[in-house]
Amino acid sequence: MLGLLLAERRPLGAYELVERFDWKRRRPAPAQIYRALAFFQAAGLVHRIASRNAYVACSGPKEEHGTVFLLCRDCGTVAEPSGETVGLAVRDLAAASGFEPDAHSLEVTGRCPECRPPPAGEA
Amino acid sequence: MLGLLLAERRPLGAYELVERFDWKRRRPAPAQIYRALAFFQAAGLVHRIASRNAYVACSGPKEEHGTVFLLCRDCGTVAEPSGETVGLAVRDLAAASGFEPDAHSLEVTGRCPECRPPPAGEA
DNA sequence: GGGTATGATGATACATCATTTCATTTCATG
DNA sequence: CATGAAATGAAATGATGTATCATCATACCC
Repeated sequence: MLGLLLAERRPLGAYELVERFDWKRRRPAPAQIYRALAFFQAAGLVHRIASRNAYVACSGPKEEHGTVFLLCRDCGTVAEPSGETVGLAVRDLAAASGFEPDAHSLEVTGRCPECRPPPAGEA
Repeated sequence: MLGLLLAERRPLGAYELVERFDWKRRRPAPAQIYRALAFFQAAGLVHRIASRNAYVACSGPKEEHGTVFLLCRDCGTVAEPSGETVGLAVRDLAAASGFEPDAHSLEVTGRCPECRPPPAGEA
């Protein structure tokens, strides 16, 4: 149900979801939304973007305990790349310091390909 | 001034800082704390732990645009390891997807060496 | 079928985190 | 000393997240 709303390519705040959920003049209370989000997060279908207090649909529901997001500062879209490099880096770090990781979250801010300098002449 | 309070090894919420700052019966308003935090963050002396809405003193104020934290789920302490691996992984990811990064933040949750299973026989 | 325990759902209020706004102070300068 | 820019203090408000409790449905037992 919410999964549909989350097909937005950009993270939505919980209260934005409340507003968009205007079921026939009947809007849900925040708690409903948070319950739904918790459910989807548990199922690995939705992730929270901590730096923005917002939520996105997961692109490919894997059995991973780590997430990586590329957040565009201009258009606000979020991408979820798939490489393993970060997972490996985390394992290395952890091993080096004796830390036992169980989940990780990497948030990279910058500009997405769409928003990089216009296709005019630059080197 | 706040830097002293932040020598806590564990992230503190802004309102925790408000309370600890009980200067001779005179507690600062939240905005004061946030102003100070903003200042220290700009100076790279304090980082925000987004997943906890809390703040820590930076261990080694470098000129970096990336942070890595190891957050212990048991004792709540936070460590800030120094490797470059993560920075490299970010650059790779970014290059692969055409994204132009300007900052990143990695938060790893798990158990710190202190909190791992007691030193009894394991393997 | 009727009663009752259990868990989902809905709604209100509240707790927590952060910022806006505006008054007040400070202090350099004319 | 008057004046205005910038830092500081205080209050209110906004934004985000949770606890609590009522309601309702369903499953189970009698």
